[in-house]
Amino acid sequence: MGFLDDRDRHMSDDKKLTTRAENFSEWYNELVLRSELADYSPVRGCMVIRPHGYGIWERMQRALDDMFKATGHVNAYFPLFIPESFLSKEAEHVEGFAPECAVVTMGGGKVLEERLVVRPTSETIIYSMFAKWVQSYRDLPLLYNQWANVVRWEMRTRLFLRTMEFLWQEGHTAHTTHDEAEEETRRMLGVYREFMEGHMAMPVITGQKTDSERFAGALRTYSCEAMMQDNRALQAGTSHNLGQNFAKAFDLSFQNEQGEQAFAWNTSWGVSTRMIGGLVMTHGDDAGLRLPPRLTPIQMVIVPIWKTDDERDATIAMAKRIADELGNFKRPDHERIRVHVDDRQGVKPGSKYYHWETRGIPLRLEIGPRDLASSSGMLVRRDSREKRPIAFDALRTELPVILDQIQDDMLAAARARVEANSIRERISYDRFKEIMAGPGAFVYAGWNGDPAVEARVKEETKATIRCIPDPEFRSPVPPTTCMVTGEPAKHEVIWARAY
RNA sequence: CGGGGCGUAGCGUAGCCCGGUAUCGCGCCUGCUUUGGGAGCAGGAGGUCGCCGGUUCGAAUCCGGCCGCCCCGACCA
Repeated sequence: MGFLDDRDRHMSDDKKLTTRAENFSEWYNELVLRSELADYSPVRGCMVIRPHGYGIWERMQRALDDMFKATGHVNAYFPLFIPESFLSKEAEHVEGFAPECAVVTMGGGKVLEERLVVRPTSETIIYSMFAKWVQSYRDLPLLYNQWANVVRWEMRTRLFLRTMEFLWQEGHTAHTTHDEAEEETRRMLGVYREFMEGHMAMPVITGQKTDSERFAGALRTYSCEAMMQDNRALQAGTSHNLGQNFAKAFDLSFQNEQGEQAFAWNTSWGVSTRMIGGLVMTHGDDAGLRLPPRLTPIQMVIVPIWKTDDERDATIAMAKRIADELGNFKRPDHERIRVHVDDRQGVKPGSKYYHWETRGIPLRLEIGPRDLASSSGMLVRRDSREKRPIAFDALRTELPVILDQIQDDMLAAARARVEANSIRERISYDRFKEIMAGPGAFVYAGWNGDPAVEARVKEETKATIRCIPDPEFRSPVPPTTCMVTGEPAKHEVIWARAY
């Protein structure tokens, strides 16, 4: 393998990351391990999320949970185990999920009378409970969310992107009408987009999935699709209008204003720790991770520099004073900044720089004896590498501005990359094949609506229709013909190879 | 599950073809000197060579079987 031959040069120098250009997938794996986001576990296909990675997840949870609450949702928790019979109650659902379910057959040393499925998703058990709690239209809507782990028996796994167990949130709602459920489905898709762009600085395209990519048991599935730096698509979040399929399967019905019995309309929507993989592949560079200020567990690291013992004591003391002041949660009069002081002794400053750059910390403040004398430090941005002096007095007011600027710049840079690797002009199917075999892209093209065409393209190029994009993402001049068959186009769609 | 690759110290590896009790780098520990971009010197700890069996006076090395992991496919948030 060429890439490995190339790596041989670095065999004794494990300080260098494999570059993205050399081998993107190797770069990703190394980066996740080296930046201490996660590690492989003793169980095949499962991962350990380490504190740095879990810290990002906690910040994701906090932001999303606030958004869910702000849109009227409440949290609850449903069991990990689901009676096997529940899965079978919705035909399409069981067909979609049964092959990837882990099933408990024994408990307390005895064979179970009814086997228990470890949830791959919780529609069945949640709607069975909703059915108990809903009698009247006055009981609706139910707007629930749960933070949980789920298990899917995957053939091939990758850290964060596809593991057998993963952490996620799943929203489950019940409504009186189709339109209200549809509105909820779209609203939550919008919440996801807002989170991904606003917090992750990861631009996404929203749109509807084709039937072949629709959630098993849903009427319609919508998704947020992000483009990674290898030009492949990552489905970062989904929102489903489930129609009445589960309501009928679990007898989730109510009496409406007219006194008639009616089935409820459900939605479900979820995002997972997979987003952390998306974060890595959106912003990481050959030096390591780059984390957006809103999600990074540490926003600024202070590296004290000294020669003598006196200087060591003085710079560390100053560093800690600054960290305390900026990070003090008892001071509501200013925005709290998450600061870490790297006062490790016996580790040289340069080594500390690499350490924190690998881990993606957005800002570094260097404080040495010269800086102490001038009451200022050197501030370095991880995203742009820009370096400039800053007065200690100015930190409190300037840092929030700089952090916001970094957040904005990261989104803008990612947007520019996505646009640069999107193809909106009409291309031939032959050209399309070349692109998918080569650099890859998001290709906007006409599609005749035939699933057979979709299957054929997947077979021939491994590319799939990521979505039928929402209006704001469509091309100014819509395609009129199908890229593959030349027949009249039914939709403009986005083709790409996906994770 | 199909194809490819790999299992030797915490990590990365040499040795294997051609059998004689394991090499080097990183990391770790101790001491001294160091600290504005990955520190230096000295000393030290750490090994069922993936597992089981076979051949042999002797196996990391040869033979058979098994297990695990990674990569590429099929499947998928």
